Amino acid sequence: MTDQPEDDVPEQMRVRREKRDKLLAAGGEPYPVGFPRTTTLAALRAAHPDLPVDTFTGERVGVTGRVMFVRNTGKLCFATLREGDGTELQVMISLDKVGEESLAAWKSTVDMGDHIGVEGEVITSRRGELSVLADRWAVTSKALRPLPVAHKPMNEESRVRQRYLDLIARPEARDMVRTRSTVVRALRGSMHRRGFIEVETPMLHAVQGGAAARPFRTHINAYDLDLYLRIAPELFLKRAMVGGIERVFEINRNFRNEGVDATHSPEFAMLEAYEAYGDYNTMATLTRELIQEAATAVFGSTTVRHVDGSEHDLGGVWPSVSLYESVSQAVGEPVTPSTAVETLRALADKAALPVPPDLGPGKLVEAIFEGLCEEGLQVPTFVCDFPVDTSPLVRAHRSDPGVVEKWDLYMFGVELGTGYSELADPVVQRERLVQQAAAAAGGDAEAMALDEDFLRALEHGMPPTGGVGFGIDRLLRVLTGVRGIRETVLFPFVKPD
RNA sequence: GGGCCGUUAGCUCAACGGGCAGAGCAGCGGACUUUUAAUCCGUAGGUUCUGGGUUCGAAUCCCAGGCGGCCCA
Repeated sequence: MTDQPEDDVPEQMRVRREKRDKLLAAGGEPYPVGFPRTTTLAALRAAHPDLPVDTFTGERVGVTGRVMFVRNTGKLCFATLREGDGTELQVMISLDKVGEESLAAWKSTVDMGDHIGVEGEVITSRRGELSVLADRWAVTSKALRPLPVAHKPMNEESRVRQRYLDLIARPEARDMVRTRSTVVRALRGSMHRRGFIEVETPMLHAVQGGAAARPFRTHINAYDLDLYLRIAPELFLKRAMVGGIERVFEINRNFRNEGVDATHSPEFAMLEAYEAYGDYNTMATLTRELIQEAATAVFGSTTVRHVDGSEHDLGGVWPSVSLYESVSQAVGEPVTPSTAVETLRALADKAALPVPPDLGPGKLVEAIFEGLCEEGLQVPTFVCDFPVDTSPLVRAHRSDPGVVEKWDLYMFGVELGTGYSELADPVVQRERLVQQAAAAAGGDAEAMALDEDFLRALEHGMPPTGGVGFGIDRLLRVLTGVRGIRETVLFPFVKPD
């Protein structure tokens, strides 16, 4: 694609290369070091909101932008420039201002997609369009490839593979970049205001742990040792808790070597936080406030506006429901942590839920929940108190036997995050990880390994701790209502051609 | 992992049962000093995703593969 022979490129690229050559031959520069820009298109528009038709302001400016639209007539040419924030402004090149040679050069070298700079007077056209009437113009970056058609959406694959074109073509794509930045900035601000310290923990892990997921494998040459890309930062953040960083958080990438679809990305950004003397109730409040503050940063209030035009108020306190009660209601009979695995399997079969044959009771209950209850959770809802055997890092419930103090947050049918009262007892933690290691040895690729260094840290005493983690990409998805997770990621992983 | 659908000009898409591969935009040449998806006249542009096969003849039918989407697991 990059090294096609000169005579084998499509006509439009050949023509544009010839125009580049022409600029050079005429002593010009197709890629100059800069241009004397005196203002931005946005500032210019703001300064002249409603000039009357055919006004000559006398104000001289230098403006720059990408050519999005060209209308050349015999002696007067129009072009619409666009700068990075999407603001557009018209420039006009007229024979009596720039002369015959410059006008001819404009027509024969400037294409849609080029970056140009224009110096001239701020005027309005006879149609009332705010414009810069050029005394001088220059190409500031010659585009060697044509832009896609502005009025037809590119197909989804091209939009992801060539996001730079998507950003040029679709305002929604540009907005998403800014919305994401606003959300991440709001999350950081909210955490800092509450006294949390941001840290960065390792991406390269020698031991798999912190979540139930298949890892990516890699290798360090210096030690000739196989490593994993992290699936979660949890075990390192807890080490930080042991060390006395009592309010700690990290916003960073996790990598999970699993299916890729509209809701799952192999690398995804996550906020994870731990608070000493917090528990899963305080972390639920924190999570709700973080999301409400992020929504307010984007939309000005807790009312979020989706791309389909619908509005949803995320304000106020969010409901909590019990996992076992939700499942009991859905299947029409009581289900508890002591319900036999055979009964659970029968219930799953009755509901026509296809489940793998070797699931334990905890995973069965969660599978029934995901099959029957998950989609109904449109309003933000904390689903509380999970089975022990699927939550090896969570402490037992303070009063209900058989469950742990864990919630999953659901919103618009999406599982957004999870919060725990963290397991601090190193003896129980060792038992749980030994069970995990046994499951791993038995073929469970998602099971955690026994992390001796983590257990050693716990044995030095971690304070009572609440923890939370939620996906940034998914949060963007529920805030904006876009279809897939790839829409929220600037450059999502795509399979090479 | 399985099923279905898609893949054609720079972009978005046509091409009825196997018979010369087209349009719009973009491009090129020309006209036009007030255009806003400008208009008008003229014109060029193809490894029909790749590799096999069937056929006098394949974008089209068959087989294998690539990439993508949707559904299921």
